[in-house]
Amino acid sequence: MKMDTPSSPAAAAPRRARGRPRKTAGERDDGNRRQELLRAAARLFRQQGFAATSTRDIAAAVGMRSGSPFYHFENKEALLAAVMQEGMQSALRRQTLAVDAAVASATALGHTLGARECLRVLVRSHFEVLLGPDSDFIPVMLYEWRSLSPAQRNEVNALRRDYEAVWVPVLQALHDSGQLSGDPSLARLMIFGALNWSVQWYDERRTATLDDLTQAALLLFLKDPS
Amino acid sequence: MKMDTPSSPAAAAPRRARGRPRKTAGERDDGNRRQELLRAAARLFRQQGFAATSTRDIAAAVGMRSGSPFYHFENKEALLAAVMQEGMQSALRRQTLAVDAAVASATALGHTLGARECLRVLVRSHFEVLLGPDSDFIPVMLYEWRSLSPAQRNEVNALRRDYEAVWVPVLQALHDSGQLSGDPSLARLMIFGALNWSVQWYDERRTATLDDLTQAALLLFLKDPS
DNA sequence: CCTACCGATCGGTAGG
DNA sequence: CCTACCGATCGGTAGG
Repeated sequence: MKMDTPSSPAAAAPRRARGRPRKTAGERDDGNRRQELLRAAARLFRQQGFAATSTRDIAAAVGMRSGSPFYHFENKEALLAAVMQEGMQSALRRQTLAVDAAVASATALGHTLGARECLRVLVRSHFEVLLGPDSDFIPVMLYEWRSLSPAQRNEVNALRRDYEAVWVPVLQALHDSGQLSGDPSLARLMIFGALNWSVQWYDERRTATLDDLTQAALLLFLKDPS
Repeated sequence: MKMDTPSSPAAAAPRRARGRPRKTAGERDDGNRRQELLRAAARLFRQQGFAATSTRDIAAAVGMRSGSPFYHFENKEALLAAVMQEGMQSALRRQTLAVDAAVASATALGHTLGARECLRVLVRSHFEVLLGPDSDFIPVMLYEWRSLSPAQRNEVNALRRDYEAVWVPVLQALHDSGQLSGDPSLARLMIFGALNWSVQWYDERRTATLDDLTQAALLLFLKDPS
């Protein structure tokens, strides 16, 4: 938010470490700094919004000078796009892992995974993605996508379609068995809305856990209360 | 997005009307310009976001010069706050009118308004506020409140509480009669999420009408499909 | 409400 | 990745 040039322009003081400590010469940096930038950017973009966050803010957050982020990213927009893509890939990975684990667990018990149980896993995993640790990336994607160029938007949207596609057959099955009413496609949009909106009000210090939220969501959407 | 000073600085050309036509001397302007500014600001804030919209953009949209919005509003933040307050007051008025009309209509037919029917009216009215004509103000409030100062946020939140308070007894009654499962307070948050999210995906040219959305929402949230 | 302007900040770059 | 810098833009103001 302030200062660009160092306070003493001319040579002086034996140059103390700025920001975080330097790596020793041995360890290569293979992209850790890039990751640090992404995490800092995600946090700041979420807190203040993309347009209200300067690249200087992000640089300062990881102990860099104002021009250095542009060594890692072509421009500010590319940084935003990277945050979103990183976030979506991670969310997709997490969702796949959760479903696979649930399927494996059901199989081990000698039955198949019911649609209802599968929805629970998807909802729970989605809340984790939205509200769990490292959960700045997806909220940024949800609320800042209009700041992307059309080309970047298409790339992110492809990942998003993959993520949402997993839900479709589950909701269809629930509809077919009478546990979900109405057009499944509209239902999907509203369900995502109900879940995604939680980033606006959820407070960790609150009493409700992610399991509580999951339970509340299933009670709200599904028909026979079991 | 460009130009500040006029193209010909020195005196020239007999000063044609810039932007919209001037009012004739007779009609006082009693605040129409202020209203125009609010509407233009709401539209631009919604399309581009608060931080990405310059006061020059807003001025240009109503045919003013760059400094003139500050004759009507103390600063850019105050303009945002006014958009939100105007929007909330209008939404609250519309909601009250809708409920009152429904109550009157039921009374005229000799019965009282059921909780289910009341929820339908509230949902329908909310969709109108979010997606109907002049629906830029509330989306701006929903998605830009972090740009407000704490004091302004409090004022807007008071109106918001009034708006949401109407829903509480209705949801409680539906819960008591078994048509809504789970903690009504969590249900309310998720229902608002499902509805508010529609500003992200609803497309007027689409087939679904606001009545379709209302129907889908009730089918999704309420238990016995009637 | 316009004219004319200011200081601050911002995204980004050349050169090392 | 830092130094040193640039052009553009932005919110806001004095004076009429």
